[in-house]
Amino acid sequence: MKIVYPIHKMKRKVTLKQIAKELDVSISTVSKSLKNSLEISEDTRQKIQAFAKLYNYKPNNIALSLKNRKTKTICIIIPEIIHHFFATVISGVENVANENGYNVLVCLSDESFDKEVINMEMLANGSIDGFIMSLSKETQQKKDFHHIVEVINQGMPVVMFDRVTNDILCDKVIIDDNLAAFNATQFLIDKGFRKIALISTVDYVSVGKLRTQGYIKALKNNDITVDENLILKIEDTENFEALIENLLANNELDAIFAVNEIFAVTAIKLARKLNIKVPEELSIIGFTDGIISKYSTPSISTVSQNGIKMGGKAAKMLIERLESEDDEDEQYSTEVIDTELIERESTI
Amino acid sequence: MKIVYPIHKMKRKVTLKQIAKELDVSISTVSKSLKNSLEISEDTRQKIQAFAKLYNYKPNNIALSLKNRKTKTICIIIPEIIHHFFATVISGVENVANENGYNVLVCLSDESFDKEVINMEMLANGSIDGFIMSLSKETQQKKDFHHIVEVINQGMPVVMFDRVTNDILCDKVIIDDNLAAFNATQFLIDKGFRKIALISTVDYVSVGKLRTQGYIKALKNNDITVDENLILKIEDTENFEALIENLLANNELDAIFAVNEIFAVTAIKLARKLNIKVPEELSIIGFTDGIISKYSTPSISTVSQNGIKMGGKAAKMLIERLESEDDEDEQYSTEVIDTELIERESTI
DNA sequence: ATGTGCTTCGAAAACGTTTGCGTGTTGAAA
DNA sequence: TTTCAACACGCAAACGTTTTCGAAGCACAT
Repeated sequence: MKIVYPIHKMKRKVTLKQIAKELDVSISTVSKSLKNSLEISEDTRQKIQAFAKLYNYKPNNIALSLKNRKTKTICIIIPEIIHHFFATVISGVENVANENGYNVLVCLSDESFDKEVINMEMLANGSIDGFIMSLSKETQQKKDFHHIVEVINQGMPVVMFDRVTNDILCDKVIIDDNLAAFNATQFLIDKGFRKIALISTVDYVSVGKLRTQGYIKALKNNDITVDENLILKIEDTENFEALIENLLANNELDAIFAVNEIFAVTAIKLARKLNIKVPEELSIIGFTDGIISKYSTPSISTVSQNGIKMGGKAAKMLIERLESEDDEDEQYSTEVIDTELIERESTI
Repeated sequence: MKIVYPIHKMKRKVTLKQIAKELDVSISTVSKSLKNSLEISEDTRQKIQAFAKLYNYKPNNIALSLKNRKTKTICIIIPEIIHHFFATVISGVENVANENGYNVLVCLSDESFDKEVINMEMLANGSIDGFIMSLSKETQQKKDFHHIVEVINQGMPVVMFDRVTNDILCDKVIIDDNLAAFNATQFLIDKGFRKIALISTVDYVSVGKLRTQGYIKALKNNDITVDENLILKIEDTENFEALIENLLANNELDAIFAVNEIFAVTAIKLARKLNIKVPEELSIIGFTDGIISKYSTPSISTVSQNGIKMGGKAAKMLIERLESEDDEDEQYSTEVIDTELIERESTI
């Protein structure tokens, strides 16, 4: 094992003060020189700049943050990072944040209300300039948003995405879950299917509820009676495989609309187990264009929810608000990101 | 749309100075009172604490960071966040970071050397206390690590994980890629297979190279001649499907060892296309226990690489180094995280 | 009257910047 | 020789903390 780089003796970061002392000038002279201020003579400027370059001077970000009262850091709070969708959102946020010179602090609420609160209170004290967040399940269930309100009232901008709430006034970026579900269901109906099941989440998850509404609306629009037996509302913690297997075994379904990838791919797997051919005998549509949908066999038709776009838009909105001089324009807006129905192999 | 929370008039964050002025005492008295210093009389202490609570005083983190010369923030730099493995690592880092009162800044290098350098230089100026990182492909290819060396020489600890290099002396946490690949290959050999293909990445990706070595070693150990035609080294950018299809069509393979999930699942998909039954006619083992392996049909046997554990360990090492008083113990260590062969449906 | 000790508080430095303003030194114009 | 820009630089405040040290006030013993 060869060591290419020997350990030099540590040279700690050099400060303005040290440069000033070394060159026997004042701190302000150094600072101004490095900013190419005309106040300072050509000579000293060059001398100081050369010295600073030699010692690889870089201004201390924390000191700058304190002085400017802005950190150039935004925080994104998400329920879980291992969900592909949230990972793509982070990716989108990172992109536009970096383009604008911002860094991104990532906090995971783990679907827990308390962690969400702690994170926000912790960071709202100068650490960051603003929040981008998607509500945890528990928060949506409790409907307790005081921590968010407090932060907003302190003058710190918040942008919510995906899992949002009407109870809070702020910028938001969402997809039209209701419409997307409606379209997906209508797509299945147009294929001639009438016995269409829904695999959804419990209602307190905002997007689950909205997607359920879209599904029902599409059925009603086409005079198909809504059969409660065909609607599964699944809690994350439970063993949902049995529920889905029951659904498949006890009903001669034409199609399934699942509100996420996991439910969709599980449905496919169980259909195979029950010798139901997908898509020949059963069509399946999922939600969220994740990695599973793409690589599953058959690959899964799905409602694509562009996380990168969503994150990018959220970051853009936040940064614009941060950098708008007159912060008194309390015109909050809600951006709707387009969804798209991607047809793959799981539908006829 | 009902608005539950009216917009109160903004009450900006209150500072020690404001409290001091309001109560007509000095700043230091306020500070000490809030820290329950015995220097201050019971009376004033209570009065000040009550006032501070009323106005919801919280110390400004940036000011504290400046004073203490530590930010309680660590940065993790990864090539891509949409890779499930890296997402799980972040998750692990977050866990132990939070437990220890640290926040996590996430930076994406996008496999680009330049972005890696920019990120590090940007943040090494006081913004954070230390780095956890996995090298970008480009960095591994160029073998240029000056940015990392510089940071380390400034006295900022760095912990590398997964994609590491021997050219840098620092704490590391890895899996034994060579051994894991050896074991996976041996597992296939033990099943009686002899015609075993390898789908790997190009050699400059450190883990790809190591896994290839493990594969070869296992073959040689069992007196199986290494057939270069059975070894695919794939660049990320190219269209690898054709390559894999060729491999399958032109060789009567017994088994495949793929160094990641995507390659494994693609192999399965193409085998199905060519009417090769998995696992009856062809066994497949992947690497990285991601979401694809679990939900694919057939589900994929794989070498599990515990990202959460890896991230947790890396964070632990970093924080311990940060908080060890005597920072002169230059004893760097390399932790090896256990891997595990998870048998699923893609192997007989 | 002086010294000692305790309680209670404030001044100031420090962390590393930026920047408005003051000041001292030039040189040239009056 | 005086006067006054123009130039070059330093002082000090400010951002919000923490903490050391000194000081004021008072009670008590000498």
